[in-house]
Amino acid sequence: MKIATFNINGVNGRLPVLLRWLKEAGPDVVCLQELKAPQEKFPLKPIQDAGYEAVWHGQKSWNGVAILSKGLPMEVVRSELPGDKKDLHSRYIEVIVENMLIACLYLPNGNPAPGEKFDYKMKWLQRLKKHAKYLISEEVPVILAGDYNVIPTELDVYKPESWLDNALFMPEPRRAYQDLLKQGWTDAIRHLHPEERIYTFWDYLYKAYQRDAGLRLDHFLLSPQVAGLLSSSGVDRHVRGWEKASDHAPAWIEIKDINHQQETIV
DNA sequence: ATGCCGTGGAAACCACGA
Repeated sequence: MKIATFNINGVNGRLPVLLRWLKEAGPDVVCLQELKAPQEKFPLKPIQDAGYEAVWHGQKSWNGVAILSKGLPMEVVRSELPGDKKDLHSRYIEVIVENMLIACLYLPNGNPAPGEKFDYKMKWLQRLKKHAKYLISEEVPVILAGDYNVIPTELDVYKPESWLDNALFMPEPRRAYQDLLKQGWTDAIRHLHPEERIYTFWDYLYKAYQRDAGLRLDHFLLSPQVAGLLSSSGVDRHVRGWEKASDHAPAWIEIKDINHQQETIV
């Protein structure tokens, strides 16, 4: 089973890229962030024509998250992160699919820091930590996938020294991300590629993609009940080079069939 | 370090992103 996350940066403006990539990569489940579309303007029909069902939580102009599945039934558990009823940003949706809980999240960017936006990011991270702790206590297979807007370590950024005062790389959000891992989550891509420089984002500015001036911002955190089933992971970085590309590339993991795990011996 | 790129929406510019 192949599960992907892709910050699409405008699901309508980016529809040709999305459909091209879905056809090429054929993921079973896709978490999308930054739809930048209100609930009623999600392009359901072309996505269905491509063979996918979808659930989503839209928002006018900003944010917005969706989960697509290729034939697998999905049940929405919640479409907002618990902990702050006044938070109206559409940044979280969670489904049950194939006896797994899959969350699609779009963490606040937090710049400029310090400031209100940074405070919002840190509060969101605290809420995520609390909810993640609850999920892990359930001892079931959970995948938290999405755009975390956190560069975990120096290995995840082309030039660490120039990002020290940026909200993506400051000590507080990085510490919060480490706190999450300490709860028992596995950073799937880093786990399988402990030494490798892997990026999922390249800025539109300064020919960042051509220079490979990238960041790793899109992550899969796996609960112990699914971490053992992880078989491979990657980033479809060539998609970043397509015409009208998002500034993020799709990232993906493959997990062994949860219902036949005893048969998969490597 | 950011004038720079790109999206969506309102208005022919602005907010926002990372």
